[in-house]
Amino acid sequence: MVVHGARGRSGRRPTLEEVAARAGVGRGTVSRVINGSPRVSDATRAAVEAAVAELGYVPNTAARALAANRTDAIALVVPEPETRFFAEPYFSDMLRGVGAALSDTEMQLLLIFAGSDRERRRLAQYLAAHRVDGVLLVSVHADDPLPDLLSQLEIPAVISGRRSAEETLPSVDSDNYGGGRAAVEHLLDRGCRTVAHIAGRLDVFGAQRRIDGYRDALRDAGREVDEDLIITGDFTEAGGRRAMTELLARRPALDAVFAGSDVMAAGARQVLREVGRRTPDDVALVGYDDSAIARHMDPPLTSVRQPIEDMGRAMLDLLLDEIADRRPAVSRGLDKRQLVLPATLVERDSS
Amino acid sequence: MVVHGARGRSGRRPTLEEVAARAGVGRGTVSRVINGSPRVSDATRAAVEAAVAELGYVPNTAARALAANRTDAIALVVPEPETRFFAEPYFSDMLRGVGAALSDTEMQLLLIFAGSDRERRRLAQYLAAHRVDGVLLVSVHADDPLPDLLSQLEIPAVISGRRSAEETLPSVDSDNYGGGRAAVEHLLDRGCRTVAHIAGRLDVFGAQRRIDGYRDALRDAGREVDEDLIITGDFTEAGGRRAMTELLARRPALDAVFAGSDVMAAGARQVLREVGRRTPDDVALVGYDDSAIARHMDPPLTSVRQPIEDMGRAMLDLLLDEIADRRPAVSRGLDKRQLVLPATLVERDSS
DNA sequence: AGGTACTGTGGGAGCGCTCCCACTGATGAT
DNA sequence: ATCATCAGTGGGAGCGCTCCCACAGTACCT
Repeated sequence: MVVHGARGRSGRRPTLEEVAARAGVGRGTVSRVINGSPRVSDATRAAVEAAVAELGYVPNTAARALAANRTDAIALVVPEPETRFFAEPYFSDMLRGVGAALSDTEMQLLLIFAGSDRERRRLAQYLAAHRVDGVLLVSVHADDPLPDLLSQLEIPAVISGRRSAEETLPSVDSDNYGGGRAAVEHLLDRGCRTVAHIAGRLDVFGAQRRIDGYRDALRDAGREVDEDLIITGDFTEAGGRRAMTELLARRPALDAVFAGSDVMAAGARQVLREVGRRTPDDVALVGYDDSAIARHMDPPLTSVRQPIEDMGRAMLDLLLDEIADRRPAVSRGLDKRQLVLPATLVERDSS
Repeated sequence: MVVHGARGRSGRRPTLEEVAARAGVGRGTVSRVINGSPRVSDATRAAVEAAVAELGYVPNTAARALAANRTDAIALVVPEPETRFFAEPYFSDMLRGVGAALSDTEMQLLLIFAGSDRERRRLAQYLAAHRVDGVLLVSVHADDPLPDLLSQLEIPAVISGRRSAEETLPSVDSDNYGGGRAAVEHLLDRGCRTVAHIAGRLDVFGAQRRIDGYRDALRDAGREVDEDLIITGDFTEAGGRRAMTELLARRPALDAVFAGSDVMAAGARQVLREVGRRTPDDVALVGYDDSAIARHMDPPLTSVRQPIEDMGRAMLDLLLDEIADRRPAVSRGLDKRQLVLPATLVERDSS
């Protein structure tokens, strides 16, 4: 049983009206001060602020949300099971970036997992209730229905990565093309002659762009691209092993491998060791993600670093913009809504 | 074709009033149906439910929160920097338990970090605004001001662990006494003669209880407790190393060590290896927490497991109770508000 | 002098819901 | 027959805020 008004005994929280009375001004004026409107004289502002301090006034968020039709909250939606969230540094870096950018605002961040079907239904319900002003969507797969649901509900959203070159939603991506290119150029600089590539899943746009970078780096160096040197893995260690084995069978003389993820590089490294090829002397190796694995491999793995934390920060900024000038999405140009941040090579001993 | 949610391009969401009109009933009746009140006839209920479905009605949470003076949200407060949150499996297990219990309810969970002073101030502000109906407080230190702030604001709260034997707040703890006891009994069963204990920080109540368990297990087995065999570490690896070194100096003949955490056990193991003592043949070792470290040590570490996930679930249940019968806290007995869950020994090869 | 443009301010009119009281008509007790 | 009782219902009165219109006052033009 909920006892309505049981708050009678202890100090009831002061309302706007009471602050107004105390400061000898109108309700509207107090509201203006609270919300930082410039249209208030300094004297009045000071009086109101004094009253707020004396009464210990704290705005009632529910009332504000109802009247202003906003919630001052955004959601970070992780369409993965919690396990992956804790396992991969990607998410904690992202969260740190978003959190940092958020601390300058009054916004509240909600973390929502939507790994299972059940959780996804709950999320849909949640979004339909418009309980957040905007959504940050990380780790979206090409065929995820979530982005469409969001545009249908007209909820501002920003995604990390792009689903394709024609991404319609505001997004923040890292320069996968440039990253792939840098990795290969580095290997060529080191004097490698035959550079193979273990690519990630092709339904991930970033993986495709890394392949493009690989191809162009070779071409621009005057090499021909040997398609047999490109094998698709699936971002797993086992996939990396399989790919490496196959590569060695196809081109035994290869002397460098650029893997589309550190985890796949780790798999490849195992196979190389097993067949007695040294790293980097016989086969140089470069990974992608600059994850903890890279630092702990033997030898430490050269890898391409994405500025995840900066990406998180950028995503939040984009989202806040999006929320601020909320208007028919079609009326806006796409120019500044797609951000691409640079990826950088971190050189270690594997190359 | 059923148009789910007949709201057009306008995007306006249907209100209670509109549902009432559609169903040909009053506002109050719809509210009763939505909130599952039993005082509605079956026929009326069906009519309302049909109208809700046709219009795609979703309650406006802000309006509800304002009128009912509740938020339907609770916070999981982590008084630690985010880094620790991601590093320690404790938190992810806890989160999983809470999340599981939560999915049966309409409640929303907020994850709040309060590691830095700045974040703590923000949190205080947040709590003062009563933006949550209750708080789950994990990893509280003995001198943390947060619990007091919560009772002052009359916000229902449950903490994990207890600050002392006289804990006043509702809490869920694991049986640290029993866990410590089980560890030592196990070592004695294995035939160990001289069992040492590396204790955790003494301002953590659970660490004290583990010492009590250690003492009683020895006494009950007819052994005398040698106080020189108890050394306080600080839950860190370095602390474990220091403690082990000191123990070997004091009692070179010891043949078993019960460490108050896996991390300290890892430190102890390093020292033992360095001085050429084998595990478990020369010195048997038991840790606490059953963390990932335990499984990955060489040899795998016997450790005491706390049912963290269950504890999370229990904490949520307690909190929901607390919120439900919100009334002067003094009027309630403490009987069922302090829960202690069993800890179990997981035997591996280190003992 | 009148006109125009601002700045600063007060307060009415909601936002969409829950709570609660008043009311109806049926049922049972006397 | 009369009076309680009670399940079922409708709708008024807010909850505490924001939005916006109205308006006083001041300043600066003609």
